[in-house]
Amino acid sequence: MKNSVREPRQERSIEKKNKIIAAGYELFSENGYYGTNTAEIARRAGVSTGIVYGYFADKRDILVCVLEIYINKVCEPFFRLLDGLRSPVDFNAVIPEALDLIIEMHKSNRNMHEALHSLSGTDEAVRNQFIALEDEVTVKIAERLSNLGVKLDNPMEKIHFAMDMVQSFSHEYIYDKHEYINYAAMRDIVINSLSALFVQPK
Amino acid sequence: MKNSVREPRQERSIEKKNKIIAAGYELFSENGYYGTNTAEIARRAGVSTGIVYGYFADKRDILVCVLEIYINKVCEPFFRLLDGLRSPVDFNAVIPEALDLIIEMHKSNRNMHEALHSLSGTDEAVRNQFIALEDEVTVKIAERLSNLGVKLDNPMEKIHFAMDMVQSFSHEYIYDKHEYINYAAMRDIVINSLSALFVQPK
Amino acid sequence: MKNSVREPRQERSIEKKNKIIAAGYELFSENGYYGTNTAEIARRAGVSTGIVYGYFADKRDILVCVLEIYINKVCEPFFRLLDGLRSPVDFNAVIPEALDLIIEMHKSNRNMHEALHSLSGTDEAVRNQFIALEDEVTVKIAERLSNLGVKLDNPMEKIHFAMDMVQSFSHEYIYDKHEYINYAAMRDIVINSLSALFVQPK
Amino acid sequence: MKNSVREPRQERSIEKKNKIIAAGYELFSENGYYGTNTAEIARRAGVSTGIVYGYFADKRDILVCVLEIYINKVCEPFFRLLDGLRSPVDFNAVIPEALDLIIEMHKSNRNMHEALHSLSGTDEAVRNQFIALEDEVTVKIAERLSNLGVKLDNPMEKIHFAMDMVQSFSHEYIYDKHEYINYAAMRDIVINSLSALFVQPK
DNA sequence: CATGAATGAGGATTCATTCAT
DNA sequence: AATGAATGAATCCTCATTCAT
Repeated sequence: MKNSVREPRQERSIEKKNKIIAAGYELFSENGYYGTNTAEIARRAGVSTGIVYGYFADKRDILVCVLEIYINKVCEPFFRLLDGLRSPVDFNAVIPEALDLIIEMHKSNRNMHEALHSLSGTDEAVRNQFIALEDEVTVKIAERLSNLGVKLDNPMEKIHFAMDMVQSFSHEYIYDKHEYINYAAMRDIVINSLSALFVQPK
Repeated sequence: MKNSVREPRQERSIEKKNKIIAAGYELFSENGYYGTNTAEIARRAGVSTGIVYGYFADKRDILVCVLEIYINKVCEPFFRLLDGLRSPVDFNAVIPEALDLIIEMHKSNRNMHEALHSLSGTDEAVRNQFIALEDEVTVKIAERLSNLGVKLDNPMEKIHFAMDMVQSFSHEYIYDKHEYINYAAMRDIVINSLSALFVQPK
Repeated sequence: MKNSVREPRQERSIEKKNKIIAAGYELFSENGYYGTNTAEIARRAGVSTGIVYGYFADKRDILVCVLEIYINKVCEPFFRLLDGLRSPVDFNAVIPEALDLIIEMHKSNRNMHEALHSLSGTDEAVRNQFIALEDEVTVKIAERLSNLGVKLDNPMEKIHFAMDMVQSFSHEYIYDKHEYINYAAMRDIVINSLSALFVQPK
Repeated sequence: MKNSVREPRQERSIEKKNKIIAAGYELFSENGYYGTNTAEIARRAGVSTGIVYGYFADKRDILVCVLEIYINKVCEPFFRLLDGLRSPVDFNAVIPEALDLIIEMHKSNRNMHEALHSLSGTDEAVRNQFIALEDEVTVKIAERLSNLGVKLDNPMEKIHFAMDMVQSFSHEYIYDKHEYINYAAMRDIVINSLSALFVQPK
């Protein structure tokens, strides 16, 4: 049996592990997974190459940890919004608010989101982490709405697809790739589509 | 001075180049860009490693060509559908048809789509190609609808966002990652959302 | 200035040093010298990696100490047998007894013997230790036989070669590598050869 | 499937493979397996590090090939001696001849023999190769003697043990480790022991 | 004395690219 | 135009050893 990865208990160690994660985050974001080497991560973190393998099993493990940390960080504001909802839910107010929140989240973690997506194509573990995140968010929203008395046909499907819409639009909005697109107008269209999913016509 | 990449004129050369592209397509799809090496591509194409560099500047160039070819191949059925539309457009019939068509397209090129997406995160050229494709499709749809007498507010935005929806759903449908999702029900939801974008309420 | 290796005087220290030697013995036996790392030795010994260098100059030094201890341990039964001999020596009884004893010794230290042999090829110090051991045993046997009144031509040469025979056979017997060999029959052959060396024909 | 190891057909390639094997032989002999690195082997062979992996699967594979080549080379003179035997076999002449031959063989491949022995302790493949060699030699001798009309009880056991004796003595003789040993006298003792195995007393 | 985190040189292996034939 | 052998820089990871606490 080989050395297992150190699970740091002491303050200084945790700090060091976090430094490596932060360095990994930055570099994976800047140059992608394959464009980053472990020596670079170590240097940026201000540690030796060896100690990186004291905290992480291998390079991929750094990525997985980076993702875990940043996914949580990124989702937290949205979960707080969910928790703040009171019955009856005013979708016309909440939807734009949620949309803007998520755009903001993506904006501030733009590159990481890319790296994540990029890796989930080839790495089983990363993909599973990504799927687990989606599941968690979907279930959380469904429960919350249910608790708030919102009755929907096919709630899981609607929520999931709504998330897809939001993701897509965030992406479009952030990268702002197409000059012929009026993103403000697009935002209204998205909000309408989302509303149509959740707001029952009288 | 560096030879520029050979632009093959002769039959045999073109055929060889196509073989390399086909091999590249297969292998990038199966193992991703970084999981594929040029020797493997050459072997699968039945050519020598050296000659690969007679047709392509470098490994990335193979990818770019692979994408070009396959993107066109993948879009062709959809463009044919567009061309077949006659006025007045029956969106209630066309939207499901188009949706299924695109799902089919993605399904049969599932891995390539992944590879493309994966690379577009880190590779400028790939990303630009991807954007150009989106532009082309968007413009084509907009022109076609306009010619068919369909009047829309913010057509570019709606079309673009519709494409996002379709992409998202195709993705969901093909990867079938979440067991709690009823994809048939989701499909109906998507069709409704799409219809709402294009069909004017009376 | 470099601290020389600590020569532990206190009980606890000696105990700790022995634990390290014991761990080293086990691990070198199981995985060989190059398949064992110092961290593993320390862990198995229940001490910190650092303190290993308080007791030993380096990894090789652990091996040397391991060998010293275990060589003595391994030879002790044979030396007792020697001490128990009484004049006149009944070689026909003693030779099989000694042979079986040595086989048993090798059997219970099989892997260590391998490690030792393995290292003696590349490590000067280990080789010298090995040679010194052979010398010691040879001389001891020669003296003992002389004291018991056994007169031999070329005693050193005979004793040494007898030891080689015994070693070879032990090796064969323990590893039991060749299915076509009847080791019981071989044992008789060995005993005959040994007897011929020491028993004078009338 | 990854590139398999190149099996060179062309003159130049075979020559290069042999150069690597020769370099490996030298370096493994000089510094042992773990004291030799692949870059060094490549340098001594006058090739690049990369091409080493074109001819060999990994470092261990170099060793295995080195052993194969040198074992054959080393055994060839002895096999020729065997082939030259004519009935009736004059063991009193043949045994010293064979002994001296084998000593010579070991002498000229002294270090390699060490490396081989050293590795056979920890490496399964090397050990198996070693065992296979012993089997081959034993069987060859047994067949030859049988064909020459030599009848022996337990021939396999005697032959095998005789080989052990010869090996042991060669070892002793070559390394000449013990100053108190008269190796000429020892040689006579060995020859006597061997004769006793094969020559039937009248 | 003791700890175990930290160091960083070293080493096996890969692979995009070149080049002699 | 074509081959495929050859290159060698680059990379991940290990581990003997040191050192701050």
